[in-house]
Parts: sequence; structure tokens; C-alpha cells
Amino acid sequence: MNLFHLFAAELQAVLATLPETAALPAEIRARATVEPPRDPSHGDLSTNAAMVLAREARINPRDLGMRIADALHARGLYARVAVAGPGFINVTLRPDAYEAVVKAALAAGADYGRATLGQGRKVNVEYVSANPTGPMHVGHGRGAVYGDALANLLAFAGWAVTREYYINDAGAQVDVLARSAFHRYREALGREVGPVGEGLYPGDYLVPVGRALAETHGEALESLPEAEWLPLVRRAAIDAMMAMIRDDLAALDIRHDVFFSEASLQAPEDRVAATIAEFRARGLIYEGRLPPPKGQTDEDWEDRTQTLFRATDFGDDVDRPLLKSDGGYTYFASDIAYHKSKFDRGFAEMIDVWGADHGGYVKRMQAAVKAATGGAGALEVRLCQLVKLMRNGEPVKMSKRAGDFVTLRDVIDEVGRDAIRFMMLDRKNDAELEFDLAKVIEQSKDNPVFYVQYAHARICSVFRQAEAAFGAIPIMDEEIAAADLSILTDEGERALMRQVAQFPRLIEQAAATREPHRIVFALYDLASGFHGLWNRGKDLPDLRFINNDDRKGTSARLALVKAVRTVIANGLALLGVSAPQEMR
RNA sequence: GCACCCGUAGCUCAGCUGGAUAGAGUGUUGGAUUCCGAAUCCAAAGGUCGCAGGUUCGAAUCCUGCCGGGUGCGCCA
Repeated sequence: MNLFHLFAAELQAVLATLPETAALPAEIRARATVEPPRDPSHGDLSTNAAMVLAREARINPRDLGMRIADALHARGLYARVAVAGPGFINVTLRPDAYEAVVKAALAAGADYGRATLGQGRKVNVEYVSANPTGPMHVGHGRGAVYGDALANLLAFAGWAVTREYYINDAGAQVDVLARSAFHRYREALGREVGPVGEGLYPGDYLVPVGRALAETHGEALESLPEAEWLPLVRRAAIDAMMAMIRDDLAALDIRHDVFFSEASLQAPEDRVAATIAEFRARGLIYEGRLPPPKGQTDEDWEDRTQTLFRATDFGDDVDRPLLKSDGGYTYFASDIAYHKSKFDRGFAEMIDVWGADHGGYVKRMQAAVKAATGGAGALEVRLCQLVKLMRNGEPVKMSKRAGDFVTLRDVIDEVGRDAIRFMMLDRKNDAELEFDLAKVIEQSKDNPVFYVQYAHARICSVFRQAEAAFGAIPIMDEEIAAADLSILTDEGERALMRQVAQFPRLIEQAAATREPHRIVFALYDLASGFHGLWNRGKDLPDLRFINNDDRKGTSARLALVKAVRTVIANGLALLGVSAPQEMR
């Protein structure tokens, strides 16, 4: 049940029949929006219809507002319809409208807020996609949490979501990984290997990989030429790294549906070559030169002819190379084939979640998708800004030297899944995020995670108390479902009803804008409203949720807080944060 | 030089795709616990929304130009 949808439909019906607006094209009338007024004293719903349509209708906004307001009022559904300010039409609902919403929330339970915005369309959300060359860092964690919450949100809002991870297991970096693992392998055999060589990965996370290789192969690999041991060691190292990454993701309760291997694009069949051939046949590729980049030292610049994709024809700033000087594919070439595969698998809508350091890559990838799909597919890229890791207000150094490198796993182990997920979503994804380890573990004030969870736990506690006072839950559930909510007239109670009523709208807006952080802020506000009402019960016993002398009033208030708990639980579920029964 | 992101209270950030008197947390100051969980609540104080123009009924929000910070800029991924 979505009050905003219901009213918007009424409004459009009025606009379609009113002499002043009926003649306007439907898409003009659709400019009218419905939203809650900032100031609750203005009413429950507000529309800008009169202001938005006045010009086209050739009437001044206030007069048009009066006409629309009269027509709305004549429908007999609203307690009050008024024109205010420059032409806002404010609507006050009848009290029972909110009571119906609370009942609807209780009936829907875990499905309350579910929307049909996506209309069942398939969408592919690709996130994390960290290189399998080492442990994930905190920045990966942000993309992981954001992508996962976004996927949850889109699924809840009516999309058919596939969660995907792209494994970069094809380039030169995984060869470096293999050589690094080979070093650890010889070390495990007891050879005098010395320090890890220049250009190799020094982290000791490869030590177990080397040890496992030694156990499996003994000394057999040592005598082989690199060309023979490298594919074997590479496979083992990548598998080990991916196992580690998947384990870390599981610790955050993140599970992808598809792990897509970059290497699989080239073997057994070479789909990158096929994509390039197709582009070439369509005249999207030419041999040419690029101007050197400006503003940076370019002593290594070598002016040469290369194989270029006409990205500028599809909105990019320059054309982009597909082949490296050694004849291999650029990462971009592979990525085109990869995104084409997504489209071929039925995803016209694709969302990639990247780190901000890949921002310069967005236009070319969107251009490529446009070209590869003939305009039928669209790629949306959401960038996650960097995470500044802090401890007690001091930045934590993130140098790669062993010792002070803080991995994502370190942070998960230190602060826990709920805290890290909530805090990562406590900021807009394109804003930098300051993550203070000391504050996040502090189980109190500074920590909004506990604030929201506490509200949920407190409501659970209320129900435990109610059960003790009034008896078995099944009986209570029936009473709650039948409760007369019209006796709840306190402003704090009405405010909670409004927040419950706005949840479906919140879901749609958060999904449409791809902004799960809105849920975080809304849950915080809801928790705040609840905590406030709770404390007023200390001074005003009539506001207490449980009143042994007033079974009807208790049922009504329990219905309200149960609806609040439902919203908190559903919201936290989308964020991937647990909703505890108690905080102890 | 170019592209993208950011600039809002001392600090960290929201601001519902252009709406009404710009909001939270934190910090500071003062207050609330015989009673549903004080991991809570209430109050005070705190603002040239980076600057300057423009668009219109209306701009923190959209456009242009500056200033400041960040991320990138062929053959890494």
C-alpha cells in the first residue's frame, strides 16, 4: 500500500478531466509530483501540480491551484485540501488512511515496501571484481557492500537481479602472481631464495600457496622451464586467491551468482577476437595514431600506429586502442567482449560498481556497450569514492609494505559484519568516506548501527513484556491485527505512522537513484522517532506502549510499534545488517 | 591542458532528481533514570550552502566562468 501512488492516481484523474488542464498533453501533466511536505503541519501530501502546469494552462498558479484543490476535495476522500505559498496544493488525509497503512504493513510483513518499479526486467549488477592477486583492501569492501546492498534493493524493487564478479585472470598481473607463488614454492622446498624479487608480490599470503604446491608436486616443478610450470602455478595461485576473496566476501554475507573468468573469453574459443572482427566488419575500427596525453611527463611516449576503436562516435573523448604493442589484447578489448557477453546473456540493463580510480574509464566502456549492442543495451557505472581509514582521528597508513597494510579481513574481524556494512552505506557512494575503526567498535553513542539495532531490540523487548502481561503471542497477534488505531492521536505516534507510510516510496526512490544510503538515513530517523516516543512514556504514562489497565490501547500501540519493527527489519535486511532481538 | 567526482554548522555528512523557515550526528553547555532496556531522551548555541553571474513563479539543487580538494589521462587491470 503506497499512499503516494494512490494520491498521484487521483490527481492525474482530476487533471485529465478538469477543463483547465484536460487539453494538456499527458506527458506535461505527468510533471506534477507528489511528495510529503517538509513541515507536517502543512498536511500529509503535497503536489506542485498547479505551479508546474500554470504556464501551459495559461492561468496563474494560485487560481489553478484552487481549481485543482476544489476538484480533489469534491472526491470526498480527503479531510482537507488547501492551496498554500506560491501554489502548493496540500492535502490532509483522513486519520484512518494511516491506520490502514499500518495494518497493511503488518499484513505484508517481510514484503512490506516491495515494489514493482523494475517490472521484472533483468539487470546485471557487477561488483567487487577485485584482481585475484592478493587480499582485498577496505576500498574493495566499500564497493562490495554498496554493490550488494544495491542488488538487494533492486531485487526488492522489482528487478530480476544477477550478481556478478569479473575475475581478471588473464593479464600480465596474474603471471606476476604465478612467479611470486613460484618463489614461495621454492622457499617451501627449503631453497635459499632470499627476499622476494623486485616486481613480485611480497605479501606472505602466498606462503601457503607455495607450501601447497610443494606438497602436491614435490620438486617436480623446479626443473621445468617457466613456460611449463607457469600455467600450472598460475591456476593454483588464482584459485587460492579467489578462495580467499570468496571467504572474505562470505564474512560480509556477500554471495555472487556468477563468477565470470576473463580468461574464458579467450579459450577455448576466442570471443575477444570475434568481437574485434565484428567491430572491424562494421567499420568501427581503424589503424591510426593518438595524440600524446598533455600535462604529464611523457618521455616514454612513442608515436606509433595502433588499432583503434572509434569510441568518439559513441560519446567518448578519444578513440581507444584494442591491441597492445606485443599483439595481445588490451584490457579494454577483453572488457568489450565481456560486456557483450552480458548482453548476449539477456541483460540489456547492466550496472557496474567501480572504484573512483577507474572513473576515467566510464565513457569508453559506455561507448563500447552502445556499439556492441547496437544501442539496445545500456551500461550504468556507479563509482565508489575512496575510504579514508582512521583510528582515533588519525589516518591509518595504507602503504603496501608488510606490517601496516590493513586488509578488508582485518577490519571485518575487528568491527564485525553489521558495523562495517552499515558504516560503508552511511555515505553517498560518490562521496569520500571516513572510516574510524575506534569509533565503529565503540558500542554506543558515536555508532548509528547500534542506535538502529537498539530500536529494533527495544521493540522486541516490548513484545516480551507484553507477552508476560497479556499472555500468549497468537492471541495478541489477533488483537493487534484487529486493533482500533484511531485512538492513537499523539503527534509522536502519528509521526511514526507517517514514516511507516513513506517506506514504500523510500524504496522506489532509493532504487531509482541507486542510493541505498537513503535507507540508512531513513532508518536512523525512524529509530529516532521511536526512541523519542519511548522516552516520553516516562513522563506521560498514557504514551507507554504497554498499559496493564488498558488492553485496547495496548493493542493499538503494539500494532504501531510492530509496524515500525517491520520497517526497520526490512530496511536492515536490504542493507545486509542483522536485526537483533536483544542487544546483550 | 582535458575528463569525472567533491566543496553545506568547529568536525563528519544528509538535503527526497527545482519547492515552503537549509537538517542530523558529533563536539560544547545545561537538564531527564521509583516506572515498557539510559547502547535512550530533552533543551540551548552554532550557516556569506566555495565565489560571481545566468535560467524562472522559486536555486544548496540546473547552466556558464572562476577558486580550492580528489581521481584519472596509449601499449596496467
